[in-house]
Amino acid sequence: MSAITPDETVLGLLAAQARHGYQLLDCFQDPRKLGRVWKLSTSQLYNVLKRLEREGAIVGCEVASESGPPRTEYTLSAAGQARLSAWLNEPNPSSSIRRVRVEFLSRLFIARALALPTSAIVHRQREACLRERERLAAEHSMAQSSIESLTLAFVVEQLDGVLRWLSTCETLLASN
Amino acid sequence: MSAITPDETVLGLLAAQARHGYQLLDCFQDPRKLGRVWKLSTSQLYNVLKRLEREGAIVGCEVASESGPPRTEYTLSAAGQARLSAWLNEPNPSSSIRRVRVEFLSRLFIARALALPTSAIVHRQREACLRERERLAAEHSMAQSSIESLTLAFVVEQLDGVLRWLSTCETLLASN
DNA sequence: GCAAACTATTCCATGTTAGAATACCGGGCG
DNA sequence: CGCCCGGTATTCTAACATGGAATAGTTTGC
Repeated sequence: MSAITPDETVLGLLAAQARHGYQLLDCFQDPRKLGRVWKLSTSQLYNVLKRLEREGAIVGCEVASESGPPRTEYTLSAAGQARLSAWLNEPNPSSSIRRVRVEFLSRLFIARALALPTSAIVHRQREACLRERERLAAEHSMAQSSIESLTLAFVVEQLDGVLRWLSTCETLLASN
Repeated sequence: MSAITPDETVLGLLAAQARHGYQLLDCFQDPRKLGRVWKLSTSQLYNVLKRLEREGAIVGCEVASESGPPRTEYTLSAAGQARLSAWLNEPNPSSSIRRVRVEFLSRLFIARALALPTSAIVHRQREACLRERERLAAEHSMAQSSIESLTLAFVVEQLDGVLRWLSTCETLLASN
């Protein structure tokens, strides 16, 4: 699991409610939902569904619709449930800037959609970012060229921003 | 030119000095050079060279080596020169976080390698980031859901970090 | 009853990617 | 002298991602 894919996020959406591709696509395009977080094309989303089904995390079932063409409605399997909760409880989330922006926000969104507590998720993310910040600050102090130094300073600065932002997350989620 | 590729950076390296693929690869892997900025595999780099040659920006010339297999040494064409300087003087550089981290740092590295002034480059990047920050802050104030609001707050926070970091860039480059 | 718009999914050509495979050379070693 | 090894330099391959067009069914407006 190296690349950054919406797979687990799809599992989360399906855990909240069985859906078909087109509905999921809407979640990923509506800016009030995940549209600001992910930017998925049609084929990408249907690719994810195909992959998840192949891996046995979800089960598709062709259903006739009263209004429109037939659709394939997907449901979580037990394996999918397990994978989803492993993802939500990830002890050491990635602290790459992009991943925080995408994965962490997705986790938060899914946890809230499932009415699960979010404080542990935020806390683990904060810890991971703090560790990474320290690691990079140490590397920064040993940089051997100005470009290396500037690059590391950039990432440290970004992580400081993330940490500050995580604080506002905590505040907002506490006052809910 | 939508995706984020090292094409222009390669042009810059070749402008400083004619090189073959393996040497370029070294620049992109040595952490004291561009190794912290880009993470390129062999085939990626050779793909870039093939593309640039197909587009007429560079010219390859097979050379026998005294120590090792023959190599293809690349030189900038006039078109390549033009493209490079358009890239260096880009009036409205992207302010996506990832692009700043990668493209802007590459511009800086190349400008310094070519002994060109850097202050205009930094200034244009700062202006672009400021504009984008204001645009996103305005969108943030109109967010219609908590996830949308958090996402926009994240990016605004990151851009604030970028702006602070650009200041330290200016200081460091001035004291040179 | 026909066109247009919406719902839903698949297909296709192109490009990207990691990593294996190839190939060439000089030097050390038995 | 023959051979293998490690560094140099590039190409190949198979798998996967991507955007956008194509398909196809259904309702709605006129």
